[in-house]
Amino acid sequence: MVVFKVKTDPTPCEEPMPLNRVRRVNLAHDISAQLSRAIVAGDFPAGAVLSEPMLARKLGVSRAPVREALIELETRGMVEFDDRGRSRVPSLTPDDLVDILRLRIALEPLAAGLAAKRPDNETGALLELEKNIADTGRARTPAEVARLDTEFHSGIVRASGSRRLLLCWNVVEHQVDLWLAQMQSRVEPLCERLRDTTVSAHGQLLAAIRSGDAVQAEREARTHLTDWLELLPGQLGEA
Amino acid sequence: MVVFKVKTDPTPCEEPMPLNRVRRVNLAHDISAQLSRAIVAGDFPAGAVLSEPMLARKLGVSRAPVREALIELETRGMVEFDDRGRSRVPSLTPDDLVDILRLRIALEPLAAGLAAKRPDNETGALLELEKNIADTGRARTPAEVARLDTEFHSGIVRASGSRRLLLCWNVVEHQVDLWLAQMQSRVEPLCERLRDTTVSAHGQLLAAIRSGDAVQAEREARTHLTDWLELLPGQLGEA
DNA sequence: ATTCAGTCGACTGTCGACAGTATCACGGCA
DNA sequence: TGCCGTGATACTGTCGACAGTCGACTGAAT
Repeated sequence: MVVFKVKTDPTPCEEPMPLNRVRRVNLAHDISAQLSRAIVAGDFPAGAVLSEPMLARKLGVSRAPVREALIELETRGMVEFDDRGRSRVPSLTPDDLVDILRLRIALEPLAAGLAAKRPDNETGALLELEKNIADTGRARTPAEVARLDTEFHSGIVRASGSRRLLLCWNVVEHQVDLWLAQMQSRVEPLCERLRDTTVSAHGQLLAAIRSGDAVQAEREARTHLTDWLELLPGQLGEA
Repeated sequence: MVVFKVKTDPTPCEEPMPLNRVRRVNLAHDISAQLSRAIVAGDFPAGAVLSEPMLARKLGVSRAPVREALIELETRGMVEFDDRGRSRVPSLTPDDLVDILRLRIALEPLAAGLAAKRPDNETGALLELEKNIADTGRARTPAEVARLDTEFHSGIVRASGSRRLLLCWNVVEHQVDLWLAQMQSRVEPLCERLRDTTVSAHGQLLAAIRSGDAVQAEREARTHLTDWLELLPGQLGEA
C-alpha cells in the first residue's frame, strides 16, 4: 500500500488559510443525513419499514454504518424501532403537530433570548439569518418557504450558543421535517399564505436579537409560534 | 440442535398470566444504560477516553454493540466524539449547570402542565410519583436525594404523555446525571440542605397535577427550578 | 375446506477481521 | 544533547459472515 505523505513545511501559507481540521469521514453520519432527506422527500412513506440490508444495498455500503445511522435517527424520533428491532417511519397525526408546536414554544423563545444576550451578536450567524429572510421573501414554492423557515429557526438555536439546547433542537427539527413530509399537501397552501407573515415575523425576531433585547426576542419567538399553533389545527381539521 | 418446544394447550391458564411480550434482547441498549451508570458512578472521569476495544473487553462483548451504545449516548450528550472519532466524557463547568437548568425551566413546566391536563390522571404513574416523594423524605444520602429527584422529574415527563418531550428530556436527564457525577462533592451538601424543600415542592407539584390545574402545575415546576437556578451558581462559585 | 406442521427466505443482533491512521517510543544522526 | 525518521502499537471505520428468529408459503392430514 502506497501512502502519500504531505510534506509539512511550516513557512508558507501559515495565516491566510485556517485549514479547519478535516473531519474524519464517517459513513454513518452521511447516511443519517441522506436517510433524513429521503424520508422528508417522501421516498419512505409513513409506516414504511427501513430494512438494513435494503438500505445497505441501495447505498452501496455494508450494514454496519446503516445500523448506526438508524440508531442516531431513532434517538431523534425520525424512525422508530418496533418490538422486533425493525425501524419504521413513524406515522404522525394532526395531534402530533400540536405536540411538536408546544415543544417549539417551550424551546425557541429560550433560544432567541439566549441569542440576544450573546456578546458576539454581530458575527456571521446573524448575517446568515439576514440572508435567510431575504431568500424567504423570494421563495417560489411552499416547500422552499418551509425549508427556509426551519433553517431560520435552526439558525436561532445555533446562535444561542447552548450545546444542550441544540441537542434538543435536533429532535424537534427532525420532527418538524417529518411532519412537513407527511402533511405536505395540507401544509403547503398555508405556507404560501403565511410567507409574508413569516418574513416580517422573522425580521422582527432578528431585530430584537440584534438589539440585545432578550425579553423582546423571547416574545417575538413565542408569538410567531403561537400564531401557527392557533392557525394550523383549524386548517388541518377542516382540510 | 435440540429445541424444546412448549406444548401450548389453550384451555388452562388463559387469563391469570398476561405473559407480556418478551422484548427481544439488544445488547447495545443494555450497554448504553450500563455505561451511563458507570459514568455517573465516576468510573470514567471527565475527559476520559472511552475506547471501544477497552469497553468491549470489560463488558465481554464485541465492539459492534459498544459502538451503537456510544452513538446513542452521543446524541444525548453523555459522551462526545472528538475529531478523530474517539468518544470522551464531556467536562462540564458551572456555566453548564446554568445551561442545563435553563433548559429544564423551558421543558419541565410544559411537562407538568400537560400531565395536569391528561384525563387518566389517576393511574399508576402518579402513584409512583407519590412513592417517590415518600422515599425522598426518607433518603439517607445526598446522592440518593439527587437520584430520586431526577426520577421524579422523569416521572413528570413520562406522565405528560408527549413522546417528543420525552426524547428531549432524555438529553436533559443525561446531562443532569453527568453534571451530578462531576460536581458531586459540591452538590451534595446542597442536596442535603434542600431535601425538605424538595419534598414539599414535589408534593405541591403533584397536588397541582392531580387537581388538573395546568397553570398551577406549570408555576410549581417553574418556581421549583428557578429556586435552584438562583441558589446553585452562588453555592458553586463560593465553593 | 380448514388447520396445522414443516420449509424457505429475509432480517436482526452479534462477532471477528482487515485497512488505514494517529500516537508513542526508540534508535540513529547532527 | 537534541532532533528526526522509523517501527510498534492501538484504535477507528468498515466489511462479510453466522446464528437465531419471525413471517409467508406449501403441503398434508382431518
